[in-house]
Amino acid sequence: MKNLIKVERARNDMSQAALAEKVNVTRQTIHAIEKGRFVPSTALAFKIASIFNIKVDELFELEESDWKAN
Amino acid sequence: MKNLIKVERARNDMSQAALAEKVNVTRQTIHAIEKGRFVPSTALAFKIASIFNIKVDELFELEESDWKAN
DNA sequence: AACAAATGTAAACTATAATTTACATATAGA
DNA sequence: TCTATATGTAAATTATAGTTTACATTTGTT
Repeated sequence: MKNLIKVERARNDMSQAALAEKVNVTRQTIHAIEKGRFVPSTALAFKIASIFNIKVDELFELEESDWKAN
Repeated sequence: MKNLIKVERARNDMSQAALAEKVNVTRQTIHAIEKGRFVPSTALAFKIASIFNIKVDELFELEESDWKAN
């Protein structure tokens, strides 16, 4: 999955640490998600989207590869 | 988190097993999600929404309790 | 140069999503 | 009644999300 968290942070001039605090996760969690090390849980995805006042569908995007068998 | 998977299945006349097969998970996974035993991953949430041709934001809803510290 | 703030990285650990197998119950149709 | 289909449930296991601690690198500022 792709996400636009880094872009939205830039748009809102918000650091990884500031975003992390707002959604109650660690700074490393935000970093790992931005780097694509893993995809956040649905609850966390919704929380992050709400901080930026956008929809989850605007923040994340499914990719072809997500449909392939694991 | 709340979800409307059962409602959308009914609207589309689709069994748990049929939905499970479309998104490549087991029938028990769909069942557990509908029963609220756990919240699906973001990737799975997007796949399910796409099967019903709706947005993730229309299929899931954050609740107050999701913001409380775990 | 020196300092602070932001970001990058990694390893070990904990919590939870998802699988697998197996069985129980409910319901509709032949 | 017998059978097929859909749903409910549970225990044990595997995969991955998220934490914690600790340190390195980058970037802007004085």
